[in-house]
Amino acid sequence: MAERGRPRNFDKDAALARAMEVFWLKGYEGASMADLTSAMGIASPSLYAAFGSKEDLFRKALDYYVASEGGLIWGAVTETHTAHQAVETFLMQTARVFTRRSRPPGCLVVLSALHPNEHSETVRRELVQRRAQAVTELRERLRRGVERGEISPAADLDAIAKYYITVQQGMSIQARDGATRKQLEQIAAAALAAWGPLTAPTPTAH
Amino acid sequence: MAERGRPRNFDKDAALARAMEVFWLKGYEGASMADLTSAMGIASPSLYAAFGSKEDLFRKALDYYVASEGGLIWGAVTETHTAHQAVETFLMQTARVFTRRSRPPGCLVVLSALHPNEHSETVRRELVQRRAQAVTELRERLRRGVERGEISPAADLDAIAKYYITVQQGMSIQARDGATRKQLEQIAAAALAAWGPLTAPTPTAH
DNA sequence: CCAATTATTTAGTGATCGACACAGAAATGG
DNA sequence: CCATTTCTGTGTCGATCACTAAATAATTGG
Repeated sequence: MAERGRPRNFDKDAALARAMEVFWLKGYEGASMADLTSAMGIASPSLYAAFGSKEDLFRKALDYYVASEGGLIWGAVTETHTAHQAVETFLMQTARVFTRRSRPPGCLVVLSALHPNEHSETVRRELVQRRAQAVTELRERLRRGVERGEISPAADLDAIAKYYITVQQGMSIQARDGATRKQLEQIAAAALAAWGPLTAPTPTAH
Repeated sequence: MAERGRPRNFDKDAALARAMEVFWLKGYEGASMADLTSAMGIASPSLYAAFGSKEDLFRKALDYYVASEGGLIWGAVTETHTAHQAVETFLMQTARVFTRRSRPPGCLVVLSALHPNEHSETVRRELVQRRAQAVTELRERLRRGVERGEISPAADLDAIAKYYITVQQGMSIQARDGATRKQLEQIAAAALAAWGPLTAPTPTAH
């Protein structure tokens, strides 16, 4: 049973992947419909018929990004045994994923819409929420480290999670500025040097 | 001796300060001429006569920002005695300056132009350069810490400087997402927890 | 074959972008 | 007073923005 009517003559998933790359590179506002249709190889009426609107397309591209690119980082994190390994993997995978050739540097979730704007405010809020979700996921991973006796119960898990997410977000800027994978790994290693003091029974020495 | 011709009807410095706030909040591309003229209280021909073009205006606003807002951070840093105090002051002043009421959150230098774009490419490159300059300045401050015997000669000063600048850049994102001053200070404190391991004679334990 | 349905193509829509032409207003120099 | 200079207000330029109406093409159901 094929669909009724004229069949679409482009691959919807492939077009979405192209759109994701354009948003990733240029940001939500910075990606024009001309940029998108050109990269996707279709005319704008086809885009609107298939995806709804620019904002709808972005949200689908965002889901696609979180599933594919985000999965590369968080998938590896879930395979770790200790909380320390989880954070180390999180930052090292970040260094790798943020610096792949022929992929835009940095993170789409972090970079796509940082400024308040009438036309992109709902998109911006969605991204703020996704960034907060990353903190929650990392904090949950740390909590299991406390249960295993790996992290001091006195440790401020929310602060630690926010700290490492903040480092990752800074790495997006660094990647955009042309940092190499090795440089990002050095930054990650420096951030990991705080692990001992942060998770030890006596958390911070003033 | 007053100037020849009709005198300017507005305060140029005050208008520049308004323009800086608009660019700071909305970014370079996101700040429209309508936004700027409205905030500056002048019509566009007056803006072009006084400042040249949108890009010229941005560069003047950028200089103004670095001198005023940047001075709040780096001025305090230069008054410190130890390298550790310098980095601590750098991050704590950042937490304060990024979260002042009725000022846009985060840093203009970090947030204004992150995406490549035909119309803003020269501005973007200027900002990349300024961010690299921050690394250089911090690294230079660390170097004096080595001379004082405060930091191990084996420490990788460039990596340490890049690390703390990266944390500050991540704090710009966090500030944009609504982080409070206290939350940014907790992030700063967590980042400072790495200081001991990073600067001790045995820098990183693998 | 025909009707119904869906997609693509062509050619635009009004709105907004940064920038400016032009004329009038407000000052100085003589 | 007049000429010169500089700034301001009105209006608008061509380009680009996201988006779409209308006609045509390609498929299925009967």
